[in-house]
Amino acid sequence: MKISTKGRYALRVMVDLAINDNGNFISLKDIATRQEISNKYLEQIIALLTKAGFLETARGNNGGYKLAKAPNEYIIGDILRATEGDLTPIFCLTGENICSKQKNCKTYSFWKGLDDTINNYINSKTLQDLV
Amino acid sequence: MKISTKGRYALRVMVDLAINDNGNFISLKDIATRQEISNKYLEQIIALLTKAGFLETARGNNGGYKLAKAPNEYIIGDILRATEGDLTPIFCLTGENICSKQKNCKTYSFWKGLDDTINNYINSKTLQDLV
DNA sequence: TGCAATTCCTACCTATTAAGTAGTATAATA
DNA sequence: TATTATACTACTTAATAGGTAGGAATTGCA
Repeated sequence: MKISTKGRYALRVMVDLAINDNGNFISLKDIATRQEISNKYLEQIIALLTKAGFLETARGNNGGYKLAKAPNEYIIGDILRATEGDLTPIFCLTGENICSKQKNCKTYSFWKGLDDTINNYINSKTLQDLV
Repeated sequence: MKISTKGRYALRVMVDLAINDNGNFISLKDIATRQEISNKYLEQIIALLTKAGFLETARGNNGGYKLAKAPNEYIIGDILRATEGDLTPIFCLTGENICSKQKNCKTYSFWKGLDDTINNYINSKTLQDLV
């Protein structure tokens, strides 16, 4: 039950962009250097953040990335879900793959409670809380 | 960020033993049949529970397993830790592999908070709550 | 206009882990 | 001593994590 590098790095990238924001675009290379993450791997992670609409991007010379919104408008849960994918600790909570035994499953409500607990926490924090 | 089958099955086994407890030993085969888990795989999971001291066992004919304590004495967190291993969502929280950047890591306290939230939940429930 | 700096896109690779099988030794009991 | 069970150790297979690699498209600037 671990958060993968994608979610962890993504959070660090968002914090980095928040802290180093000076209005200009920041190149991936700069972020990668500061955060000690491989350029090529970071590309993939930042692509997820871009696709989620979290970043403004500029291609070409002097291009790069910057936050599309103010830090307090980013919910950490959203950042993690966009990069980690689904965060539920148990497959049967995802809606898909509904288990045939769910009706009389003695453990279901425990897992549901865990999922709720996790979501309450990660949805209660914003990027602003980290910077 | 998923709980593996080991933790999930282990919890189901413990619930099964609690519900079907009649004072006698219950064979692994019976549990496996009821829970629709392969005998051989269940052996490994039950071995973890046994090693953790959660079960009384009897070998040989009419042997099997039963709970060593009353259901309300089993903390779910303990059952999961014994079978899943470490439950912390981030490696740097485990104590080992301490990250060189930890001192000025902006994300550390967020992850620590998540870990605490999860532990508070799973340590607040006992097996009794599920049966 | 052409070069350098940059993002964007897709495919590929490798080590680890999850999940499960298999076989055999050991023990108890009827 | 045959049967029914747990205990132990090694092996197998498929999926996933965590990257690499190469090149196309875009933009600014000398």
